[in-house]
Amino acid sequence: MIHVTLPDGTVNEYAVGITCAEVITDAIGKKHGCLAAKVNGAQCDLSTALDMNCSVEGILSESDEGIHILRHSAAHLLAQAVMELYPGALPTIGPAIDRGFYYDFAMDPLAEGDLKAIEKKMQELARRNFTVERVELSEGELRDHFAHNPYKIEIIDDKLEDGDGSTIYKQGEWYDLCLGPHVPNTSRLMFIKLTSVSSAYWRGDQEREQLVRIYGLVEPTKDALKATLRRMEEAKKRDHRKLGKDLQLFHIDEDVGQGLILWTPRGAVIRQELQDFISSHLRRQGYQHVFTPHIGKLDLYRTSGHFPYYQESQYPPLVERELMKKLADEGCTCGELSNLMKTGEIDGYMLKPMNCPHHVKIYASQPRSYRNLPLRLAEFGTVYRWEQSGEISGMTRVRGFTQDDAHLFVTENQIEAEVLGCIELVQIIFNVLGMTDYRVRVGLRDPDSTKYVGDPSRWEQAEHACRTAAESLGVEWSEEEGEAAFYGPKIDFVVKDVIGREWQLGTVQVDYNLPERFDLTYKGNDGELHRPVMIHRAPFGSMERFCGVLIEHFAGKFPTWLTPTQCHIITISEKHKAYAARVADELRELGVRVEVDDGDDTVGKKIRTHRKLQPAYMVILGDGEMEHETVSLRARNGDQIADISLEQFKQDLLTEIGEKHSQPSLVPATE
RNA sequence: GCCACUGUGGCUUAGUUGGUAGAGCAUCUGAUUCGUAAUCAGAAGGUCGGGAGUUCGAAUCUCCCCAGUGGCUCCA
Repeated sequence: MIHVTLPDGTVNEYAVGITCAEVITDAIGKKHGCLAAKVNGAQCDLSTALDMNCSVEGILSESDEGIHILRHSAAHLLAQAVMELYPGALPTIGPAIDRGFYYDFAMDPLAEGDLKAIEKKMQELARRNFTVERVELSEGELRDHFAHNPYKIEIIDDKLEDGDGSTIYKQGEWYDLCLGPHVPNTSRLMFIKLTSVSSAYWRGDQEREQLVRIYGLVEPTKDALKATLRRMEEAKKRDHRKLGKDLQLFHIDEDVGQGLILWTPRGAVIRQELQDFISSHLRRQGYQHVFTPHIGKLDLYRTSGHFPYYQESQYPPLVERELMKKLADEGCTCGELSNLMKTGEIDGYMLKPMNCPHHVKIYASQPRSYRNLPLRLAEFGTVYRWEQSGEISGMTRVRGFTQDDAHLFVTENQIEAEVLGCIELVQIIFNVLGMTDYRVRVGLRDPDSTKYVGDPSRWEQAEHACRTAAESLGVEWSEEEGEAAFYGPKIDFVVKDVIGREWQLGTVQVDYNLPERFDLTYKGNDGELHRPVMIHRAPFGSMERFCGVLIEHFAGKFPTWLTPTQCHIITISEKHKAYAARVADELRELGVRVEVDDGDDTVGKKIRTHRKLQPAYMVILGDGEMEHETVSLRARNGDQIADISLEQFKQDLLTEIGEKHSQPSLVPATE
């Protein structure tokens, strides 16, 4: 007999060999709804037999672990369905992911339209209610089972120690190499939806085979699936690419170029407000603004190491006119030109991929003493990178972008305080914008690798500084070994867009490399020359990406201080034109962004029109308002307040803008 | 860059088996002067993403580009 401890603490006695399913049924009844179980905290199938004293706990489909198992099992079902419909396909891997599951197949490309048939087949297989069975096999047996599938064999080669066996999961005729656990039978997988088909490289390696990847969703109930699909529809509506167009925030023109953002007047307001806001905090923190040009000599980037090592991600260099002409006359080919540049035989200019070399040169432009440090140079610097065409997307992945960049030149023992300062800035701004849903990655070195510059004890110190800083934020953060840049550890801020894709925004990076490459020095209090350390930091990454994320964060409903037009004045009839002009003037005098509609549409029509641009307030002016020098306000949600005095409104509005309230709040909510 | 899909006036879109484009909104012109999500009437606006080809004839079929969408790799 064995003793089994249940989650509520009770201990039951059972015969050896009893399964998890039986234990759970015994404890809470037949309709327990569990998908799998945990024995001593480790996940396993419901069919797992128990042979010693242990604790047992059921995993419900509603839990994070449960939904993960459901997704993983749905991936198997997908593979089973694809194999029935396309017998020549080879299944490779099919994991659960954050938002569902996918499975990669080596097969002829599928079209989106093929998904319906596969989905139908999956539902049919689910209904047939196959038992999902775990089978342990020896290495030899595994190799026999998957002899026809080189991908599975590769996994066996990589993941298994010589001589070790592993498990497969069978449902009907179909089986897959897998550790599990899985749902007990396929009837749990009725509520699925295949969402897209795309391609992926085997093991994410561009050099290797291209596979067909099918993405899908699964939920435990029909309602949950419906709700998820509805949520996805809702999310689409706040996509910054759609809102950017509706709200006239930015424009991308194919005649200008892929991934090049044109900030239209309304979007430019948002960017300018953000930059002003950031700048005010930079001044407070002792930063100094600088301006540097968009290009620099190739040699500069040879010294910094950007050229030719990152050549793939840069625009090709610009060559001086005379030189270009001479080379062309000599019959020089593009390939030869490129080689001459690489070897340094000829010079040219590069569109800057980063701001640091220019800032380094400002540092080096005069002798520095320890008394000058930390030197903090800030610039909203526009940089250009050659992103792969398939990667470019809206404002979040572009080829020209403006970083809220700064470089701090510090002494060794100033690192920690300065990194903390950078973090503080991020925190302030995220708080004001109400962005709480971000995570922090601390990239540390891989102690076994030799690719890093700088000596280990200094790394130790810098990594400690990064950890301390991340800790101080009070949000989710993770240490990621091997994710440091070769030149120093870093802290990255990551947010999700409405589709659930993660984007890196800000970054703080400690750098021992550039000061070395540019031979930067400062004179210490010992009279000797010392090497400063650099900190690169762009708390928001780029204005483009940050605004893109922000549009989605606010769903286009920006707080009053940020929204492109704060008040839209709407007249009831022609009689009120003059009063409208006066109100508009008085507000503009205070720096408020105002738009006036005194046209001859009906009031309803005007409201409908202006609603689309999401001003903080619509100011309605008619007889009553004109007579009493008041205004009536309409909020975005349709709530209204009538006849508040113009003076009062001006005052309240200025307070709301000045204090950067999170949302317009001058119209009290009517239930 | 690779795979799949998409591309019709500023926006949203109709266009059946190939017979040289329809609509709504926006715009402009009149009329209307109106109290909180579309007042009425009229006009103008498209080489159907670009180029080449098949055909008597192409928005519709073929090929090549360009751009967008969803992914793969990297990154702000």
